[in-house]
Amino acid sequence: MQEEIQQGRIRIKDIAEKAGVSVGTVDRVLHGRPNVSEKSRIKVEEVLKRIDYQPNMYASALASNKYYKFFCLFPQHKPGEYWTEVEKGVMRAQSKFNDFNISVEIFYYDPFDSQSFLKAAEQMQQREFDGVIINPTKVEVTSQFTEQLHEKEIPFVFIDSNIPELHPLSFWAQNSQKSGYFAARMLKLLAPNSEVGIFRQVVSGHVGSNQQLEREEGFLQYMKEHHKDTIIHTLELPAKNFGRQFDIMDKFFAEHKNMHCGICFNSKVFGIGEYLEKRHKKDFRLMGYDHLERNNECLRNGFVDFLIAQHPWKQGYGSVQILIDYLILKKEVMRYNYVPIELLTAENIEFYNKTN
Amino acid sequence: MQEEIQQGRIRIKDIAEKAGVSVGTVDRVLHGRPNVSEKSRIKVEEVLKRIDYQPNMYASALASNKYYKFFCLFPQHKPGEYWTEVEKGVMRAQSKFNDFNISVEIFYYDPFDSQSFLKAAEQMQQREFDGVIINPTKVEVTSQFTEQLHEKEIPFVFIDSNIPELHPLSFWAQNSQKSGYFAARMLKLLAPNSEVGIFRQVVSGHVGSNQQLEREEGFLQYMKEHHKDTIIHTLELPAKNFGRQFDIMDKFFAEHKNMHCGICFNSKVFGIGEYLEKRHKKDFRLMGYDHLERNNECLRNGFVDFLIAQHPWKQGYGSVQILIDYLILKKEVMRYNYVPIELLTAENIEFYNKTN
DNA sequence: CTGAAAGCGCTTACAG
DNA sequence: CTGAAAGCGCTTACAG
Repeated sequence: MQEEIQQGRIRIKDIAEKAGVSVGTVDRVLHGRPNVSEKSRIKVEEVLKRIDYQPNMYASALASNKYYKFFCLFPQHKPGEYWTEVEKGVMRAQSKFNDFNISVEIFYYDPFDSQSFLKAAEQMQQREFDGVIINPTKVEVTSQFTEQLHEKEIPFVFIDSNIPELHPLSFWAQNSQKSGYFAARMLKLLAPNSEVGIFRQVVSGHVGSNQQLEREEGFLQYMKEHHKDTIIHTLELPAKNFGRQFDIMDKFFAEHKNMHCGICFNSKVFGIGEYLEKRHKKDFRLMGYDHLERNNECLRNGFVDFLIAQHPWKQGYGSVQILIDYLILKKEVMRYNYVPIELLTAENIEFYNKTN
Repeated sequence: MQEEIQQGRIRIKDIAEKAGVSVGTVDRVLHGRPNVSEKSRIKVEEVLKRIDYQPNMYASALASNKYYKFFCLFPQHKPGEYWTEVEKGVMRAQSKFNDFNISVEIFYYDPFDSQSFLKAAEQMQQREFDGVIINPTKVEVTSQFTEQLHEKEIPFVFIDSNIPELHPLSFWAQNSQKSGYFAARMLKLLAPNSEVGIFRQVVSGHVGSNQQLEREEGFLQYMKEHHKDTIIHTLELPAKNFGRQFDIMDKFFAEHKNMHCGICFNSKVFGIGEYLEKRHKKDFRLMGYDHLERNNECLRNGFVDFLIAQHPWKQGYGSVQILIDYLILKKEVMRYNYVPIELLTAENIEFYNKTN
């Protein structure tokens, strides 16, 4: 087909004709720009009321000929780790929306050094930018940056976790508490009568991330509600060499002979899985988080039973999209964006859509 | 920021200058149109080799001023049933890509009357269209339509299930066999030592859809591989009044006292769940398919334990996107698009993303 | 306050 | 075979 018909689509020109004004005036009314007489405004608004005008956003972007710069502030990480996928999502969005003349630049901070976050924020502020995607660190630290952003009226999106009281434009994350709750249900199915081990990743003595804490909280709540009598043991493992201290783990397992299942509330579960494999320990049901190559390998080998995915790619892509919708397309944006709590097993993992 | 900088973006005009020809000639080379001298072609190609030209597809769509019509051929259904979500995805894509001047129109066939499929196909062929999204019925029937499409070189996408030998441009579906396999693993977790009931939906004596058959096949394969001794009972229930024949079900349950779990390989599991609720039968673990309001209700009440989702919205949206990518954006399209095999439980269902 | 004109990057008749 | 010109729907100086 592909005819030259305008298929009933309404253009600014049509509105202008109906209202008896020029396209310039219609444009001014449409965008609330100044210099329109009351009379003209009313004429145009009358027409707009009668018709369903859908602006052609691409024509608009083309004509306005603007250039948008987005910054990201993410934790430092090694290739192949969780944040790699977030970045892939961000970069995909950049190229997908390339025709809107956007570009994205990523800054990093050291998650174990709060000064580092502010230093990176400082650097960003030397430059001009139109929006930011932030993985928040502690509230007190994060707020110092976000307050400045609010002052400058630069929108920001939180990613991976949320701090509602800092009023981001929006956020993309998983509900950690509910995720832990769900995890508990699943672990109970795997090993209904067993004592439970929790493998914590700690940095200088305490759990580093809010996510880990909240997931554990949800997990314990499920146990309290449904399995009060389940005995739970906790092992704290330092972040460095996580899962490599076989002696500590040997001791932990030796001390708890009735513990046949466990969970690790972060993406490093492969550390435990690989330990189990080395020890040929097949009588232990293990759960963890995130679709990472080393985790998937454990899943396929049967040394991890379930993983919970949290769609990092989608979080990255979605965050860029939020900024575009808000700044360029002037659309309402969703303030809360939760990714699904998705169970991955050896049987379904091949169909997990990383990129959606 | 929003400067007027052209941020290094290469335009046709730039290529034309570098090659010493006009933009018209560059356009001809870029699209393999006729009327370019060997000499000009080479000059342009030289330039193209050196640079990474990314055409602005929106400018292109705007200028070409074409109109595309897509048809869908879906089974008839009632509001709120599975296909409603597919349609929502399709309609969302239509409005999202409105600026490309596309429109979508849905035709229906009666899935229990194969003549009906061809009649609808006939109707479509009276009109002009640029692409089709088809939910295939039996091969012999579907092929009659798709052969004509191949002749006319009109691309078509299969949705919900695939028939590879008819060579669709692409398809969107869940892998039914693997999905059944996964379901078996999950059902075994719910009730490790129980006999199993399969609730089939039959139309005049046999299972209507390929999907049901393939899921059951995958399910049985898992049982064969991992739980040879599990006893399986099958109950055939007519499609009309599915799950309403309480007497038949009473008899089935009475006959199999050791059957404490079961599965229904289609979206009508609420029929069984609601029966269990009426009978206050809490000692039966039930699984089924699809995120439908009545199924979700059963899940929340505990009369269905697990649902498997198959992202109908995404299938609909994705199918339209495939046609756009192929016809308008001239991109490579994925030939195989499997949706994830996603487990829904009372604990995670609120985060299931219908629209992604 | 208003409209005509130029331009965004691309495509498409059209004249030569 | 080639280039200049007009146009897609919109925005933005600019002249009045």
